[in-house]
Amino acid sequence: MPPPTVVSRSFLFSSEPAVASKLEAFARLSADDRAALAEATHNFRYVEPRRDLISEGDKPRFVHLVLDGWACRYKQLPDGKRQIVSLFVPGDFCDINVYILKAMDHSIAAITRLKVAMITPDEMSALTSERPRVTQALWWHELVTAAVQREWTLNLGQRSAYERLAHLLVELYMRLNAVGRAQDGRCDFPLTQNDLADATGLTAVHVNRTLQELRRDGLIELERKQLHILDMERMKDVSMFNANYLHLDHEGRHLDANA
Amino acid sequence: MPPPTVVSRSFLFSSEPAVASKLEAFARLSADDRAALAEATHNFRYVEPRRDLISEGDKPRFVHLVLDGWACRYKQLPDGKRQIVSLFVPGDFCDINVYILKAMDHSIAAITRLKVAMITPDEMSALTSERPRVTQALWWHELVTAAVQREWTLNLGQRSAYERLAHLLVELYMRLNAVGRAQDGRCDFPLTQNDLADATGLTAVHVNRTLQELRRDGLIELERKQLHILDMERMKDVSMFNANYLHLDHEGRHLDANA
DNA sequence: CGGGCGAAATAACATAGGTGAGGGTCAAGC
DNA sequence: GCTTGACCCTCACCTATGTTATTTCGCCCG
Repeated sequence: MPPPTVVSRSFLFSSEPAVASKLEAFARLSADDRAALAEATHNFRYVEPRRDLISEGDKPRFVHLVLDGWACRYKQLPDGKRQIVSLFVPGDFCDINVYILKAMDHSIAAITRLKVAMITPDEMSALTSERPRVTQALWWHELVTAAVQREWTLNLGQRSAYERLAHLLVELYMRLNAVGRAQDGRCDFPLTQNDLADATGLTAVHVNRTLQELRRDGLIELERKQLHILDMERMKDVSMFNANYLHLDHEGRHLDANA
Repeated sequence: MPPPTVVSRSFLFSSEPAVASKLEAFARLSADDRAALAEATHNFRYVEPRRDLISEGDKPRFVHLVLDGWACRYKQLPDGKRQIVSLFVPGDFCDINVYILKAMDHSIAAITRLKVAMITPDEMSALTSERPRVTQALWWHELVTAAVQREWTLNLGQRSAYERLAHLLVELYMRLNAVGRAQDGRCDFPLTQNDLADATGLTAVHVNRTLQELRRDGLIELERKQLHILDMERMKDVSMFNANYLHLDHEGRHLDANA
């Protein structure tokens, strides 16, 4: 008998499949489960930065799954204002059932160069009909996505610019950590200050001011698309961050001690 | 053969079961489908205004379905600030799969006196395993709920107070109209200015100012918990309202011409 | 029918964050 | 080695919205 495959989680920016990694935050998956996921994930493409994967008005045909890189959902107003309503990092699905809708009510765009799986409705239902644990995990994923969206609503409605940015940075760090792409307070961070502005409902000027403040207060370093959270405890404090909405507390899941 | 049952939709504030009505915005349901829904909806209770149905930290045990009255989801920050992150009107489900989570990350409270069905996980899976159209419709419901949450994110992030309030009023009118509880620009509107403040991320004072402005501009009347939208077209215009996110355009659905 | 109370309305003043414009840096491409 | 274009950073000024406080309204209840 060959020794069991050990999947390492210990390297920063690991290239381990993020999907399985993310779903395992909720449920232990069997080798077969993982294989089925890998199978469904077979068909992928690359999207260049700032390009739409799918645009408002399009008929959705696939479930998308981010394999590598970052993407965002955004909505645009007739007066030109744009809001990034969510961010996708590796391991994130974009709406497990979208294809039952007639038309997209928002667009999804790549932020970095993006590797994204395209799963057909048929493949999805094959997956869910045969693999109950995966199905459960997918539901969990949807619930967490909804919870994140609610937290963003809270973030925009009630937190100051300073708190809001801090909160976003912590959230992204935690989500990356959960898929093995962040550690020791450090992670890739490809968002420009403009993106941050669109995500937080602030102006780029004010995002700049506020990042300076976070730096001055010794909370973060952020340059060259690298984020370093220097003091996680204080960051959580000032942003009133409560990780409960990420629902990561499952089945002996071990998180970065620093997270 | 008996004549087909005709369900009237034509009365304002009709007491027709809102559930079926809402789900039929997406799919035609058979008599059996409706019966199964009625069955699952059997077990209900009343909740007094301002009371929590379920609180942050609780283990969710039921799927809730609003049969009558209004409710809201809210999140509270340690500094006391409170954000209403969504509103429920008759026919709305509160998270079809919540019970797979360990703990609620937010609370749900009654706004008016509330009649709410409590559906057990078992009843849910009975429903979904036997009634594919209902299952589809429930998925659609979840997708719409997510879309509404995104629109709120956009609303808070990019619209001015004036636009934001106008948008919220139009949205609620449309949603009520879709379940037969609004017509000719009129509907019940039990939210206080404080509730509106918590939902829009504004202060009560500014909500008051802004409502005055909407009145002065001849767009709405609002008193005694009754809303009258006087000029729907202009309201949609000023709030940049695009109904696409409600995904109501299905299978010959007929909407209030005024909506 | 009068007291009490939640909600709505106003007012005077304060500030977080927006606006518009300009300059600096760095890497990519010719 | 120059141009171009993202991106980041700063400044001076402005305004939408927040704050605190007081008054008024409408309604329930004894």
